[in-house]
Amino acid sequence: MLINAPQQSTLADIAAHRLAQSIVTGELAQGQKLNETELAERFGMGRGPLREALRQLEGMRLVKRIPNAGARVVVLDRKTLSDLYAVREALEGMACRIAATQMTDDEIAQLSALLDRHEEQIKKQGGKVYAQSEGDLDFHYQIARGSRNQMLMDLLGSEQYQLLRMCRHRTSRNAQRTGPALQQHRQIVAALAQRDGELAEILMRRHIQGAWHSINEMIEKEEAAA
Amino acid sequence: MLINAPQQSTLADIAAHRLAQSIVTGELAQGQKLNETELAERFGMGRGPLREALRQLEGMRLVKRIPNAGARVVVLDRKTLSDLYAVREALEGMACRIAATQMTDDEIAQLSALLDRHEEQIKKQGGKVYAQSEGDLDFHYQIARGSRNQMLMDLLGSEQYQLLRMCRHRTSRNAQRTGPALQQHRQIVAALAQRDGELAEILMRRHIQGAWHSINEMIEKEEAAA
DNA sequence: TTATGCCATATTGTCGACAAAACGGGGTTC
DNA sequence: GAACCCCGTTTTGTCGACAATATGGCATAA
Repeated sequence: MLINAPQQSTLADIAAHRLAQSIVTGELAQGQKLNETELAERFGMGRGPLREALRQLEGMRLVKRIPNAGARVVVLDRKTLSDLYAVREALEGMACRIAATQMTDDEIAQLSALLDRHEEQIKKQGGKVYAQSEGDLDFHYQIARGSRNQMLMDLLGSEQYQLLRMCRHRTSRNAQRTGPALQQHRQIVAALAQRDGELAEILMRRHIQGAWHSINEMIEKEEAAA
Repeated sequence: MLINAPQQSTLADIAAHRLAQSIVTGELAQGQKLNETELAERFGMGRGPLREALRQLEGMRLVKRIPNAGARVVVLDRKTLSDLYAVREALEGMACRIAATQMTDDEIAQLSALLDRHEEQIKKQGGKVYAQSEGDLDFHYQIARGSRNQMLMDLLGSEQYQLLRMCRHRTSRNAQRTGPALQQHRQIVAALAQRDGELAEILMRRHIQGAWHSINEMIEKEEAAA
């Protein structure tokens, strides 16, 4: 289950992918009970593969399972998100520092080109924040790849990535942080191009901290409204 | 699947626990094929629960599954371990820094007491490195708990912890690093007691780097011998 | 001798049915 | 009126059997 897992092999893998998609897009609400029989029927498969898929999603931290009581979609409360962003700051900062010495010139150039396309997209359709989010995640994932650390790529790519997408989807309606984010991305790429790992790490950590502050304010507003 | 999961609920959970135990102790060799039918029979259960257990272990990175071709115990080669220790350095360093501000005086005192017991154990039975390993892991886990970051605790406690135990078990025969390790642990606790997060982080990172160097040398010897 | 295709076997993937446990409603008792 | 218990229903946990796929050996041909 990397960025996209379109190729189909076993029913359990297909179910896991479809469920993950439904969860991150909010089609399945946070905390919602996941009925095995119903889901199996909806996906046109038996309960066996579906149960395996649930075990898989549990490992991805997208669902929480309680023995003899079923599985529920995870709920991203403020504390959970705070923890997530703190861990991301450490991991992505590390990825950035290493990537500065490990990425090839070509890869850095591609990263820069990605930001160009990204900027283009923002100009064309100002409001489409969602596209920005996906592009942003691509950006972060490419840097993780640049670290050449498989474990880091797995952690950031599969588990945290999904939770992050989930969080993004929830907050994408109101967020308008594309401008400063792009600017920060450009700074990071510049630091990478200069092979300045220390600076790249600092910039990435700031970038993530900024994102967290933005999210946190939004949550506060939500809570105040409710 | 935290430090210990003795309580039994579903057969799948029991199987996952027993399999994890067998894998980290080396009873199941690295890279070994895991036959569903055979394991199910050995555990006295059907293949359904066992397959769920395998999915769970896959999420824990203890086994690698290939569709239609079965599951194998993960192999910890030098690159994988290098990646693991690099990630641990970042995560545990972070845990240490936060724990310095979050742990209560009482918790720090308990940590110190743990080291006392640990020292006692070393004096009594010098050769017993294994006990040290488990105690050492307890030490690291307690600090992770001190960070009050659930995600960090999960990452360090469930996944990385198992891989680490596995690595320890493999290298425990020759390693004799208990002395310096205990000394470093004491320094870390001292930094925590002084509420000096920066120092605590630096010490923890050094401690883990030292452990990695030790492991790496051992692997080199192994490779040279083979 | 080496490579290749085929077939028997073993192993994984999937389904349906049964057992066990949790859930919910209605009635009873204090 | 609230707490408790009992029982029918729903949902999860488990098993056995069947289908699909991979594995390994053997014969055949270059």
